[in-house]
Amino acid sequence: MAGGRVYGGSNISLLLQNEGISRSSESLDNFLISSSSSTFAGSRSMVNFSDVHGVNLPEKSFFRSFDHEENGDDDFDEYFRQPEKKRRLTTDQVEFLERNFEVENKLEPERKIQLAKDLGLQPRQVAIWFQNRRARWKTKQLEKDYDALKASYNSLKINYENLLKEKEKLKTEVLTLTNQQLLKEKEKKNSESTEPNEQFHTQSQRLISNAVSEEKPSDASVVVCKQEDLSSANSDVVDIDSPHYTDGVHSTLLMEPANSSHVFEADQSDLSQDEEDNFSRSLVPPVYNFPKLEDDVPSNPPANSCNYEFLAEDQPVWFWSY
DNA sequence: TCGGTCAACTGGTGTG
DNA sequence: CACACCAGTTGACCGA
Repeated sequence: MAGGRVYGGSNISLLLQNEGISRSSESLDNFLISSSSSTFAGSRSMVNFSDVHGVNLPEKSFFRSFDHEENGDDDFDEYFRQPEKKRRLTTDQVEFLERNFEVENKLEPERKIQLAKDLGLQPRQVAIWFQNRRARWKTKQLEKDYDALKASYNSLKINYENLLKEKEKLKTEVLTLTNQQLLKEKEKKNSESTEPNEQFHTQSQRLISNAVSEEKPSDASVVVCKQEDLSSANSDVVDIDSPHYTDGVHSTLLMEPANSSHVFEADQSDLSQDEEDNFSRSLVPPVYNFPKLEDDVPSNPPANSCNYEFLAEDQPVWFWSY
Protein backbone atom coordinates (compact mmCIF):
# COMPACT_ATOMS: atom_id res chain seq x y z
CA MET A 1 0.00 0.00 0.00
CA ALA A 2 1.44 3.26 -1.09
CA GLY A 3 1.35 5.63 1.79
CA GLY A 4 1.36 9.32 1.49
CA ARG A 5 -0.98 9.60 -1.45
CA VAL A 6 -1.82 13.19 -1.85
CA TYR A 7 -4.35 13.35 -4.54
CA GLY A 8 -8.06 13.16 -4.13
CA GLY A 9 -7.98 16.51 -2.47
CA SER A 10 -6.90 15.02 0.82
CA ASN A 11 -3.58 16.33 1.96
CA ILE A 12 -3.58 14.12 4.96
CA SER A 13 -1.05 11.60 3.95
CA LEU A 14 1.14 14.17 2.31
CA LEU A 15 1.10 16.18 5.44
CA LEU A 16 1.76 13.07 7.43
CA GLN A 17 4.65 12.32 5.21
CA ASN A 18 5.99 15.77 5.64
CA GLU A 19 5.45 15.63 9.34
CA GLY A 20 7.56 12.58 9.67
CA ILE A 21 10.01 13.76 7.14
CA SER A 22 12.94 11.61 6.79
CA ARG A 23 12.97 11.80 3.08
CA SER A 24 15.24 14.53 2.14
CA SER A 25 14.77 16.40 -1.07
CA GLU A 26 11.83 14.33 -2.08
CA SER A 27 10.26 15.21 1.21
CA LEU A 28 11.19 18.77 0.51
CA ASP A 29 9.55 18.46 -2.86
CA ASN A 30 6.48 17.06 -1.20
CA PHE A 31 6.53 19.91 1.17
CA LEU A 32 6.74 22.27 -1.74
CA ILE A 33 3.95 20.43 -3.43
CA SER A 34 1.78 20.87 -0.39
CA SER A 35 2.72 24.42 0.29
CA SER A 36 2.90 26.07 -3.06
CA SER A 37 0.60 26.43 -5.98
CA SER A 38 1.20 25.63 -9.58
CA THR A 39 1.84 28.59 -11.77
CA PHE A 40 1.82 26.81 -15.09
CA ALA A 41 -0.73 28.48 -17.26
CA GLY A 42 -3.66 26.27 -17.96
CA SER A 43 -2.35 23.41 -15.89
CA ARG A 44 -5.02 20.99 -14.98
CA SER A 45 -2.57 19.03 -12.97
CA MET A 46 -3.71 17.92 -9.63
CA VAL A 47 -0.49 19.22 -8.33
CA ASN A 48 -1.96 22.38 -7.20
CA PHE A 49 -2.06 21.26 -3.67
CA SER A 50 -3.32 24.34 -2.17
CA ASP A 51 -6.68 23.09 -1.21
CA VAL A 52 -9.59 23.18 -3.48
CA HIS A 53 -10.61 26.47 -2.07
CA GLY A 54 -7.32 28.00 -2.98
CA VAL A 55 -6.26 28.19 0.59
CA ASN A 56 -3.44 26.25 2.14
CA LEU A 57 -4.88 23.82 4.57
CA PRO A 58 -4.05 24.59 8.09
CA GLU A 59 -3.18 21.90 10.52
CA LYS A 60 -6.72 22.08 11.76
CA SER A 61 -8.05 21.25 8.34
CA PHE A 62 -5.70 18.31 8.15
CA PHE A 63 -7.12 16.82 11.32
CA ARG A 64 -10.61 17.55 10.28
CA SER A 65 -9.98 15.79 7.03
CA PHE A 66 -8.50 12.88 8.88
CA ASP A 67 -11.50 12.72 11.12
CA HIS A 68 -13.69 12.86 8.12
CA GLU A 69 -12.04 9.83 6.62
CA GLU A 70 -12.28 8.03 9.87
CA ASN A 71 -15.88 8.84 10.54
CA GLY A 72 -17.22 9.06 7.04
CA ASP A 73 -19.18 12.13 7.92
CA ASP A 74 -20.94 13.37 4.80
CA ASP A 75 -21.03 16.89 6.08
CA PHE A 76 -17.35 17.21 5.39
CA ASP A 77 -17.95 16.50 1.74
CA GLU A 78 -20.11 19.50 1.57
CA TYR A 79 -17.56 21.47 3.49
CA PHE A 80 -14.58 20.43 1.39
CA ARG A 81 -16.63 19.95 -1.75
CA GLN A 82 -15.57 17.36 -4.22
CA PRO A 83 -11.82 17.21 -4.07
CA GLU A 84 -9.81 17.82 -7.22
CA LYS A 85 -9.11 14.52 -8.79
CA LYS A 86 -5.80 13.24 -9.85
CA ARG A 87 -4.88 14.92 -13.11
CA ARG A 88 -2.45 14.01 -15.76
CA LEU A 89 0.08 16.49 -16.93
CA THR A 90 -1.05 18.57 -19.86
CA THR A 91 0.14 17.88 -23.37
CA ASP A 92 2.26 21.01 -23.30
CA GLN A 93 3.89 20.03 -20.06
CA VAL A 94 4.58 16.54 -21.29
CA GLU A 95 6.01 17.79 -24.56
CA PHE A 96 8.26 20.20 -22.76
CA LEU A 97 9.43 17.47 -20.44
CA GLU A 98 9.95 15.10 -23.35
CA ARG A 99 12.15 17.59 -25.12
CA ASN A 100 14.22 18.02 -22.00
CA PHE A 101 14.38 14.30 -21.52
CA GLU A 102 15.80 13.88 -25.00
CA VAL A 103 18.54 16.34 -24.19
CA GLU A 104 19.46 14.63 -20.94
CA ASN A 105 17.57 11.89 -19.17
CA LYS A 106 19.12 12.70 -15.82
CA LEU A 107 18.03 15.61 -13.82
CA GLU A 108 20.38 17.92 -11.96
CA PRO A 109 18.87 19.83 -9.06
CA GLU A 110 19.19 23.20 -10.79
CA ARG A 111 17.58 21.90 -13.92
CA LYS A 112 14.83 20.30 -11.93
CA ILE A 113 14.00 23.55 -10.23
CA GLN A 114 14.17 25.45 -13.48
CA LEU A 115 11.90 22.99 -15.22
CA ALA A 116 9.48 23.09 -12.35
CA LYS A 117 9.42 26.84 -12.55
CA ASP A 118 8.88 26.83 -16.29
CA LEU A 119 6.11 24.29 -16.11
CA GLY A 120 4.44 25.49 -12.98
CA LEU A 121 5.00 22.14 -11.37
CA GLN A 122 6.63 21.10 -8.18
CA PRO A 123 10.28 19.99 -8.46
CA ARG A 124 9.27 16.67 -7.02
CA GLN A 125 6.77 16.21 -9.82
CA VAL A 126 9.46 16.87 -12.36
CA ALA A 127 11.73 14.39 -10.63
CA ILE A 128 9.00 11.80 -10.52
CA TRP A 129 8.18 12.37 -14.15
CA PHE A 130 11.82 11.83 -15.11
CA GLN A 131 11.99 8.70 -13.02
CA ASN A 132 8.90 7.25 -14.63
CA ARG A 133 10.08 8.35 -18.02
CA ARG A 134 13.38 6.58 -17.54
CA ALA A 135 11.52 3.46 -16.51
CA ARG A 136 9.36 3.63 -19.63
CA TRP A 137 12.43 4.24 -21.77
CA LYS A 138 14.12 1.22 -20.24
CA THR A 139 11.11 -0.97 -20.91
CA LYS A 140 11.00 0.21 -24.50
CA GLN A 141 14.70 -0.36 -24.86
CA LEU A 142 14.33 -3.88 -23.55
CA GLU A 143 11.57 -4.51 -26.07
CA LYS A 144 13.75 -3.12 -28.83
CA ASP A 145 16.68 -5.24 -27.75
CA TYR A 146 14.42 -8.25 -27.59
CA ASP A 147 13.12 -7.60 -31.09
CA ALA A 148 16.62 -7.08 -32.42
CA LEU A 149 17.81 -10.29 -30.79
CA LYS A 150 14.79 -12.13 -32.10
CA ALA A 151 15.40 -10.85 -35.62
CA SER A 152 19.05 -11.77 -35.34
CA TYR A 153 18.13 -15.20 -34.07
CA ASN A 154 15.67 -15.76 -36.89
CA SER A 155 18.21 -14.64 -39.45
CA LEU A 156 20.84 -16.94 -38.02
CA LYS A 157 18.34 -19.76 -37.88
CA ILE A 158 17.46 -19.35 -41.54
CA ASN A 159 21.12 -19.15 -42.39
CA TYR A 160 21.82 -22.28 -40.41
CA GLU A 161 18.97 -24.16 -42.04
CA ASN A 162 20.20 -23.14 -45.48
CA LEU A 163 23.66 -24.35 -44.62
CA LEU A 164 22.22 -27.64 -43.42
CA LYS A 165 20.36 -28.02 -46.70
CA GLU A 166 23.48 -27.25 -48.67
CA LYS A 167 25.44 -29.70 -46.59
CA GLU A 168 22.91 -32.43 -47.29
CA LYS A 169 22.97 -31.57 -50.97
CA LEU A 170 26.75 -31.78 -51.08
CA LYS A 171 26.66 -35.01 -49.14
CA THR A 172 24.30 -36.52 -51.68
CA GLU A 173 26.47 -35.25 -54.49
CA VAL A 174 29.57 -36.80 -52.95
CA LEU A 175 27.73 -40.07 -52.50
CA THR A 176 26.57 -40.07 -56.11
CA LEU A 177 30.02 -39.28 -57.40
CA THR A 178 31.58 -41.94 -55.19
CA ASN A 179 29.14 -44.51 -56.47
CA GLN A 180 29.81 -43.48 -60.03
CA GLN A 181 33.52 -43.75 -59.44
CA LEU A 182 33.19 -47.18 -57.89
CA LEU A 183 31.01 -48.29 -60.77
CA LYS A 184 33.55 -47.03 -63.28
CA GLU A 185 36.37 -48.83 -61.49
CA LYS A 186 34.36 -52.03 -61.47
CA GLU A 187 33.62 -51.70 -65.13
CA LYS A 188 37.26 -51.02 -65.86
CA LYS A 189 38.36 -54.04 -63.86
CA ASN A 190 35.86 -56.18 -65.70
CA SER A 191 36.95 -54.88 -69.07
CA GLU A 192 40.62 -55.18 -68.18
CA SER A 193 40.25 -58.89 -67.70
CA THR A 194 39.29 -59.15 -71.38
CA GLU A 195 40.38 -56.05 -73.27
CA PRO A 196 44.12 -56.11 -72.63
CA ASN A 197 44.33 -59.61 -74.05
CA GLU A 198 42.55 -58.46 -77.15
CA GLN A 199 44.76 -55.44 -77.49
CA PHE A 200 47.83 -57.43 -76.97
CA HIS A 201 46.57 -60.06 -79.31
CA THR A 202 46.27 -57.54 -82.13
CA GLN A 203 49.62 -56.08 -81.38
CA SER A 204 51.31 -59.40 -81.06
CA GLN A 205 49.75 -60.60 -84.25
CA ARG A 206 51.22 -57.62 -85.99
CA LEU A 207 54.58 -58.38 -84.48
CA ILE A 208 54.27 -61.98 -85.41
CA SER A 209 53.40 -61.15 -88.95
CA ASN A 210 56.39 -58.84 -89.07
CA ALA A 211 58.56 -61.49 -87.68
CA VAL A 212 57.25 -64.04 -90.04
CA SER A 213 57.77 -61.74 -92.91
CA GLU A 214 61.37 -61.33 -91.75
CA GLU A 215 61.55 -65.08 -91.20
CA LYS A 216 62.67 -64.77 -87.62
CA PRO A 217 60.70 -67.37 -85.70
CA SER A 218 62.51 -66.66 -82.37
CA ASP A 219 60.84 -63.24 -82.13
CA ALA A 220 57.44 -64.73 -82.33
CA SER A 221 58.09 -67.18 -79.61
CA VAL A 222 59.47 -64.46 -77.34
CA VAL A 223 56.52 -62.20 -77.85
CA VAL A 224 54.03 -64.92 -77.28
CA CYS A 225 55.57 -65.95 -74.07
CA LYS A 226 55.42 -62.36 -72.84
CA GLN A 227 51.70 -62.11 -73.22
CA GLU A 228 50.91 -62.62 -69.58
CA ASP A 229 53.46 -60.15 -68.40
CA LEU A 230 52.26 -57.49 -70.74
CA SER A 231 48.70 -57.95 -69.77
CA SER A 232 49.66 -57.57 -66.18
CA ALA A 233 51.60 -54.48 -67.07
CA ASN A 234 48.53 -53.02 -68.71
CA SER A 235 46.57 -53.64 -65.61
CA ASP A 236 48.65 -51.00 -63.95
CA VAL A 237 46.79 -48.39 -65.93
CA VAL A 238 44.04 -48.38 -63.36
CA ASP A 239 46.39 -48.61 -60.45
CA ILE A 240 45.56 -45.11 -59.35
CA ASP A 241 47.50 -45.48 -56.15
CA SER A 242 50.75 -46.05 -57.91
CA PRO A 243 52.89 -43.10 -58.76
CA HIS A 244 53.26 -42.56 -62.46
CA TYR A 245 54.73 -40.01 -64.76
CA THR A 246 52.86 -38.01 -67.25
CA ASP A 247 53.91 -35.33 -69.68
CA GLY A 248 50.39 -34.12 -69.90
CA VAL A 249 49.68 -36.14 -73.02
CA HIS A 250 51.16 -39.59 -72.62
CA SER A 251 50.60 -41.70 -69.67
CA THR A 252 53.99 -43.19 -68.86
CA LEU A 253 52.83 -46.64 -68.14
CA LEU A 254 56.09 -48.19 -69.10
CA MET A 255 57.70 -46.44 -66.24
CA GLU A 256 55.23 -47.93 -63.90
CA PRO A 257 57.15 -50.31 -61.73
CA ALA A 258 54.44 -52.43 -60.26
CA ASN A 259 54.17 -55.93 -61.62
CA SER A 260 55.80 -55.02 -64.86
CA SER A 261 59.42 -55.41 -63.91
CA HIS A 262 60.14 -58.61 -65.75
CA VAL A 263 58.81 -57.79 -69.14
CA PHE A 264 62.18 -57.51 -70.73
CA GLU A 265 64.16 -59.65 -68.42
CA ALA A 266 62.93 -63.16 -68.27
CA ASP A 267 63.79 -64.13 -71.77
CA GLN A 268 66.59 -61.71 -72.22
CA SER A 269 68.89 -64.52 -73.05
CA ASP A 270 66.72 -65.41 -75.94
CA LEU A 271 67.22 -62.12 -77.64
CA SER A 272 70.19 -60.71 -79.31
CA GLN A 273 71.07 -57.10 -78.61
CA ASP A 274 69.60 -56.00 -81.92
CA GLU A 275 66.46 -57.97 -81.47
CA GLU A 276 66.04 -56.61 -78.02
CA ASP A 277 66.38 -53.09 -79.29
CA ASN A 278 63.89 -53.71 -82.01
CA PHE A 279 61.42 -55.18 -79.59
CA SER A 280 61.81 -52.30 -77.23
CA ARG A 281 61.33 -49.82 -79.99
CA SER A 282 58.25 -51.62 -81.16
CA LEU A 283 56.62 -51.15 -77.79
CA VAL A 284 58.00 -47.79 -76.78
CA PRO A 285 56.62 -44.92 -78.80
CA PRO A 286 59.20 -43.55 -81.17
CA VAL A 287 58.96 -40.04 -79.86
CA TYR A 288 58.99 -40.33 -76.15
CA ASN A 289 58.93 -37.41 -73.83
CA PHE A 290 60.82 -38.43 -70.80
CA PRO A 291 59.75 -36.66 -67.71
CA LYS A 292 61.95 -34.21 -65.99
CA LEU A 293 63.16 -36.42 -63.25
CA GLU A 294 64.30 -33.62 -61.05
CA ASP A 295 60.74 -32.32 -61.08
CA ASP A 296 58.61 -35.40 -60.97
CA VAL A 297 60.69 -38.11 -59.45
CA PRO A 298 61.30 -38.12 -55.75
CA SER A 299 64.94 -37.77 -54.86
CA ASN A 300 64.79 -41.11 -53.12
CA PRO A 301 62.61 -43.28 -55.24
CA PRO A 302 61.14 -46.42 -53.80
CA ALA A 303 63.12 -49.62 -54.01
CA ASN A 304 60.84 -51.08 -56.58
CA SER A 305 61.44 -48.23 -58.95
CA CYS A 306 62.22 -47.57 -62.53
CA ASN A 307 65.71 -46.44 -63.44
CA TYR A 308 66.82 -44.57 -66.43
CA GLU A 309 70.32 -44.81 -67.79
CA PHE A 310 72.29 -44.41 -70.98
CA LEU A 311 73.89 -47.50 -72.36
CA ALA A 312 77.03 -47.70 -74.35
CA GLU A 313 75.23 -46.77 -77.53
CA ASP A 314 73.97 -43.61 -75.89
CA GLN A 315 70.44 -44.85 -76.15
CA PRO A 316 68.19 -44.30 -73.24
CA VAL A 317 67.12 -47.48 -71.56
CA TRP A 318 64.60 -48.06 -68.84
CA PHE A 319 65.08 -50.87 -66.48
CA TRP A 320 63.39 -51.95 -63.32
CA SER A 321 65.04 -52.64 -60.08
CA TYR A 322 63.49 -54.12 -57.00
C1' DT B 1 -16.38 -3.33 -16.52
C1' DC B 2 -11.85 -4.15 -17.57
C1' DG B 3 -7.23 -3.45 -18.96
C1' DG B 4 -3.72 -0.08 -20.11
C1' DT B 5 -1.43 4.13 -18.87
C1' DC B 6 0.38 7.39 -15.85
C1' DA B 7 1.53 10.15 -11.68
C1' DA B 8 2.97 9.26 -7.34
C1' DC B 9 4.70 6.49 -3.53
C1' DT B 10 7.70 2.96 -0.87
C1' DG B 11 11.70 0.73 0.34
C1' DG B 12 16.22 -0.34 -0.86
C1' DT B 13 20.87 0.87 -2.49
C1' DG B 14 24.90 3.53 -4.02
C1' DT B 15 27.62 7.70 -3.63
C1' DG B 16 30.04 11.80 -2.05
C1' DC C 1 23.71 11.66 6.35
C1' DA C 2 21.68 13.89 2.42
C1' DC C 3 20.62 12.90 -1.91
C1' DA C 4 19.60 10.54 -6.24
C1' DC C 5 18.18 6.64 -8.42
C1' DC C 6 15.76 2.26 -9.21
C1' DA C 7 12.30 -1.59 -9.06
C1' DG C 8 8.04 -2.48 -7.65
C1' DT C 9 3.51 -0.92 -6.35
C1' DT C 10 -0.79 1.86 -5.94
C1' DG C 11 -4.79 4.09 -7.39
C1' DA C 12 -6.90 7.55 -10.56
C1' DC C 13 -8.07 8.08 -15.13
C1' DC C 14 -9.61 6.77 -19.64
C1' DG C 15 -11.02 4.35 -23.78
C1' DA C 16 -12.98 0.16 -25.71
